[in-house]
Order: sequence, then structure tokens, then C-alpha cells
Amino acid sequence: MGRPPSNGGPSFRFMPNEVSEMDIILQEHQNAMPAREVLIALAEKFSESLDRKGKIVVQMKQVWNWFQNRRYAIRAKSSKPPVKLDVTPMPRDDSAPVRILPQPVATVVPASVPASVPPSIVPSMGRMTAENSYMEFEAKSARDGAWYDVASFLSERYLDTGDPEVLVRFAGFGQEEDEWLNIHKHVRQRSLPCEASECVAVLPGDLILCFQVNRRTTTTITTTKP
DNA sequence: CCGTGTGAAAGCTGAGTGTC
DNA sequence: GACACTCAGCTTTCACACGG
Repeated sequence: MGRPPSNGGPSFRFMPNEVSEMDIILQEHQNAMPAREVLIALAEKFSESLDRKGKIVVQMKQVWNWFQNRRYAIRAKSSKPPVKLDVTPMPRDDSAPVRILPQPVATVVPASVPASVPPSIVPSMGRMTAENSYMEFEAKSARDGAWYDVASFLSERYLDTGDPEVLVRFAGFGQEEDEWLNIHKHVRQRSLPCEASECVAVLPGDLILCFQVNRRTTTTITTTKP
């Protein structure tokens, strides 16, 4: 929670969708401060949203503050490179016998991808599948066993065992952190968090990840595979 | 053993300020 | 106006104590 206004008013916080929208704008501006008109438009738009209309008026100054803080945070973060856990470096599989397929980077399409990975993998963050739905991926780093968002798939190769691998660029990391990863085991479609209001969209057969709050209030979501 | 309540510490994030 | 902090309050996390 941010610092509340000194006038004693209720504390203010941007909604997740507002944050993501401003994030996108910030990226479009190459991390530069958007024009004043853009800030005003955003403030007006946020003020007119269903969640805020009639309750909270978002000031242009507040939007401006957000951009200022975000830009500073990003810069501060990038000044000291992101540290992936590297306590016990796993042996990298670079030495594994492989045969590199001469595939152009822009059209990397692993021939035998698991069901978790859509048929078309292109080296950009957002990928449109055949159904024109927006796909994002995450990959499990061999170095620390953690899942990270995938920024792009740079290349593809096949081990002698026939297992397909892709060269992954992790989101927020640079070339030095790229890893060759087994598509079947270490790449999956990114899990998307759901709002409570989106529960009605869950259908029988959908794969979901849930947790049990406690013994009494058990989440009773059934997943029956078709 | 398990559930619950409490408090401290850390983290997050909006706002304020000084400098250029 | 942009930058580089700093401030301040809320949220989250964790440890611990207590009672059933």
C-alpha cells in the first residue's frame, strides 16, 4: 500500500489492470516518460473506469508519480543485473551430443512438441496460435530449477535421443542466461491467474492449479478430462 | 498435533523533496 | 521536467505462544 495522501484521505493504489496498461505504455516509450497528454488521458480513463467512477478521481500527478517510480525502479534494477539463483550450478547440457537443425530463428517450430506447448513457437513474447489466442510460456531453468517467463525462443535442436530442445531467452534476463531446455520437460504454457469473477469460465476438463485454504473450506473444483 | 491469534520484520509502492 | 533518492504506511511473511 502506498503512502496515503497527507490530507487524511483514503490510501490510493493503482489496479493491476491499470498497472499493466501503464507498463505497456512505458515499454512502448522505451522507458521514457510519456507526454503530458498521455498522462492526462490515462488519469481520466482510470477515473472513468467502473471500479473508480464516482469514488476516486485519479490525478494526472498520480499517474506521473507512477511512471517516475517505475522508471527509477527499472533503472535501479538493471544497474545491478538480475540475480538468478546460481548456488549450485547444474551441469549444462551443452556437451550433450546434438544435431543442430538449420532452422531460421524466426520460424522455429519444434516438430514434436508436447500438448502443453502450442504448435507454433515464434521468438516473441506474445504468440498467436492457430486459434488466434494469445499464448505465453514459461520454462524451467536447469540452473536453479525455478520456472521463469519466456521472453523468446531463439533456436531449436534435437538430441541424439530424439528429444527436442529449444534455446530460451528468459524474460528480464540477457543472453548470458540463455539455456537449452527440453521442450517436453521444461517448457510449458504459462499459468494465468484467475480472478474470482472468472471462475464461471472454468469448464469441466480444464486444467487448473488450485490450493486448499484449510481442511474445512476445501476448494471443490473438479477436473474431469474429456 | 492442529488451528488460531499476535507481533515484529521485511517488502512494496505511492508521495514528497532536493538537485540539475 | 527528469532524476535520484527518501519517507511513510499498508501488506505479507514468519515465528511464536496459546488453547482445545
